[in-house]
Amino acid sequence: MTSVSTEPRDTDGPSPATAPTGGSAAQRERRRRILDATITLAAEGGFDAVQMRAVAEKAEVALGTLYRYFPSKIHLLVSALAREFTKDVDRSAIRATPGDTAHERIMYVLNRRTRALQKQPKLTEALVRAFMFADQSVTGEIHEVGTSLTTVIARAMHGTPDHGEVTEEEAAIIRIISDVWLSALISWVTGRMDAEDVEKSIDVAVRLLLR
Amino acid sequence: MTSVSTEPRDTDGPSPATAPTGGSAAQRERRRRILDATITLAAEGGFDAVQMRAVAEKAEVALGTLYRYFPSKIHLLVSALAREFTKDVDRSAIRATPGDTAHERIMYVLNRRTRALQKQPKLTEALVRAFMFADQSVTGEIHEVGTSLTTVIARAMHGTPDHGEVTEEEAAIIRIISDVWLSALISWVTGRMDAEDVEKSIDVAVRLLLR
DNA sequence: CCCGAGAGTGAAACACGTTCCTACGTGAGT
DNA sequence: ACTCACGTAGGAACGTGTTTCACTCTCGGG
Repeated sequence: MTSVSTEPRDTDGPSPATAPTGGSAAQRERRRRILDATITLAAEGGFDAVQMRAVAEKAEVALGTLYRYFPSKIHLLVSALAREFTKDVDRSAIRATPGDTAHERIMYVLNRRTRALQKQPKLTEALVRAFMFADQSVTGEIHEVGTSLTTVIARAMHGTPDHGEVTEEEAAIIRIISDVWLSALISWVTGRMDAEDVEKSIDVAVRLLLR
Repeated sequence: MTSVSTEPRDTDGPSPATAPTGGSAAQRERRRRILDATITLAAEGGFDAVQMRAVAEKAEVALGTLYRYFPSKIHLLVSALAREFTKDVDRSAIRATPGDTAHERIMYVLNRRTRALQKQPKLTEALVRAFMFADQSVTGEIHEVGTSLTTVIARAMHGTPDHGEVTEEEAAIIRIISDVWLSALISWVTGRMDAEDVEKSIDVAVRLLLR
């Protein structure tokens, strides 16, 4: 794979991919079909199975069109990840997180999410790989994912759906927890940790950080 | 890029790559030339510049030979990373780490290493990318890198070149620090953090963990 | 000295991400 | 209804990681 070019193509206007909500109805529909196809293929066969020709075919768009919407495979996968992740966050906003302490609540949300990911190992492998391989040109999508995760953890920390102010220190703690979670996920995806290890390593991190 | 096959090829015996020290003198020499070429190309042009044909040519071996030594580009780069990393660890064993507190000593070694990496951004990009993209078949090389890093941090924590026993909790803390460092490096490599952010985020993590 | 096996060579072929080009269709403005 | 711009279809072509294959070289045992 070659790295994604750092600058966007300037041969035409902003690509539809940069604005998930813009464009005509037909364009939003195409975008949805493409992301659906991506998720399906990734869930079946992981990163390698998400082949651009296969995605295009399954989504019933031309290869050129796929590239107009998403400038690279990495963009495509990270966008898919962002969409799924954001969905989850929206769902989690509905009700307060169970648990009596910040520790319990954080573990609850992270474990729930971890288990959801582990139920679809191939999909997770594809998404984590893409996330890891992303370069500067994917900053936007990555930031979206990061923000989602931060929001979820902040909510869990405070135990309320609408997290108010987050202190400097809390933000730092959340970042570290995110880092540990990501590292653990990588280790799991690459077969260097099992599911139990992932939960345990996050538990230890949260315990050490929240004391 | 396609993922590395999960199982090793069983058409012949163990490849020379698995045993950096084994083989004939000529084989060790070839291996060295290959890794040198890899480092040179990576330092000049990053991940994309490490092209298997180019490595083979610069190392003066045939492409098939290169693949006999390293079954994929990822193995090649991670092996190169492991070699460089191990070198550093050996150097750091020579003398005690300066600093009055564990915090200071840990920051000293990590910052020193961080700055060394930042002096060769292309090389670091190539190595970190490979590390992130590695799958199960590279477990051995990755473990080598992880062990090196753990050793260095453990030494710094205790302030002595020969770190004695490491408690359960210390090991957990070291793992978390490694995770944060890796995350920060990824963010730096992908342009989402600058050099200062990297040091700061590690500093915060060490402070929160060692209190 | 000769042999056979394993290692190395060199080149072709294949797979998949990415780019590019040409023709087609469709919808907004006239 | 006409037309022009633009997005899309369809597919060829290119680059690079990876595989394969037929050949050659080297070297240790007879």
